[in-house]
Amino acid sequence: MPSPAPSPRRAGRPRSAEADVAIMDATREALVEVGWSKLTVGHVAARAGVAKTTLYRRWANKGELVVHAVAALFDELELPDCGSLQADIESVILAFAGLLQQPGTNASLMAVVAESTNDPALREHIREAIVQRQKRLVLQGRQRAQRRGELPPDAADPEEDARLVDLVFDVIAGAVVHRTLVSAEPVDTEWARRFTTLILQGLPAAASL
Amino acid sequence: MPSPAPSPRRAGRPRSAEADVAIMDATREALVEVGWSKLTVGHVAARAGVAKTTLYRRWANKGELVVHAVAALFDELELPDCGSLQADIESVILAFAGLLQQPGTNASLMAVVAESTNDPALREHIREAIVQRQKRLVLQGRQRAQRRGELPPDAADPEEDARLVDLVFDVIAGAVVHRTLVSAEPVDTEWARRFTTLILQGLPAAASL
DNA sequence: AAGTTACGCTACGGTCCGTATCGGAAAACG
DNA sequence: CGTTTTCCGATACGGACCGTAGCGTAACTT
Repeated sequence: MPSPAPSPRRAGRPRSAEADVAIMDATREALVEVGWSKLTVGHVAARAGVAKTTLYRRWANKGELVVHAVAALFDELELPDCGSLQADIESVILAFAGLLQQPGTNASLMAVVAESTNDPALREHIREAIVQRQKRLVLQGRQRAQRRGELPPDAADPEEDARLVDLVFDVIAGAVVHRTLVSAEPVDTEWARRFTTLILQGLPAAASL
Repeated sequence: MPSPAPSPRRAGRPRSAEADVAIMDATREALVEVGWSKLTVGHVAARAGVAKTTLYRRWANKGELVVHAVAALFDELELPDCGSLQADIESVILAFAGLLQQPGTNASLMAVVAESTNDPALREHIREAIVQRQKRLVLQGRQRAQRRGELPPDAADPEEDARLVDLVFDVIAGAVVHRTLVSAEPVDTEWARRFTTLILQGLPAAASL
């Protein structure tokens, strides 16, 4: 996903692939160092060793640039089979939190989401590039749990089914993000364990832990 | 909470209370109309019928200004006694979601949070003005549920207790925010019911709903 | 070789931020 | 009442940044 490719094969000088990666790297580095609000396109271009105009040929504005740079980070998430649904969930919670706790990621994600609240196109882009892609983790974990008999099989109505998956995704991702970015408290193993218990057995069980 | 008051009682002309409310109102109106990223301090001042310098005497920058304007919105949240813990939670979920779905609120909240990720002072301010204040809702609902026998009494260890309250707060607030702002799906009564079931009885119960 | 496209560079208009400065107005103080 | 202190509106300003335009040059296609 380098940039809005002009066309598979056209005449003339092609876009520099080196410039693509240099810009992405520079964007991520700059996000870590100065954060979104103080990140300037000129600064990124200079750090990438590239003219500002080269950058604007690829992305229309600061927002687009950062979305592309951030989205790729989330594809690293994996869901190893830990043997039980409880362990699987705890593991993905910690992995996700680890990603968010990297200094640049959280700022970028929030900034991009904030930007999207008044930009429908950007919002749709986020949905495709981040949200929709990461639901694979929920589906995968659920499939395993069903094989183990920890969860009932899929409901007859596929829409009903999708609603449940969406709910679980929003609950897990939302709680981790909220704790990390809003409450600004760490996501440690104890929190993950308690949260997972809440999800699987409900509040009373989590209360008497 | 008008502005960083200079001091309880000092000599000289006091700050204009009218200017305070005019600025806050103008800020909220502007947020609804143009969103965070296109909101300018000059515009707000003009709309409030106030000099830009008057505004800068109260708030150091755009971020501070918006935080104060947004924080007040969350104080409207109440927790009516609906007779059961399930009903209480559903009601607060819907109320919170209703707040977030107002056009300006979501953009503002996200923007402010994004800003805070690289500004410790602002982050602390958010913690005090929004996060900490709204935990009263969790405490209140819990107290009622304990009286009804729906939840066990407070744990012996008060820190243990606080961790549970924090968890519940992050889960509820986080899921609602995530669904509204990231997934961009509506929070309707059915979602609230299912989510509440998940919280109270765990995932298997919510799956077979 | 001709044509097309990307590149770096430089320059620019425009917008906004946040500060400084000023005369005047409003309240507290003696 | 006058003095002092502080706030107010107005205006001007330096500085930063955005996003675009124009140019000569480099790279690639046909």
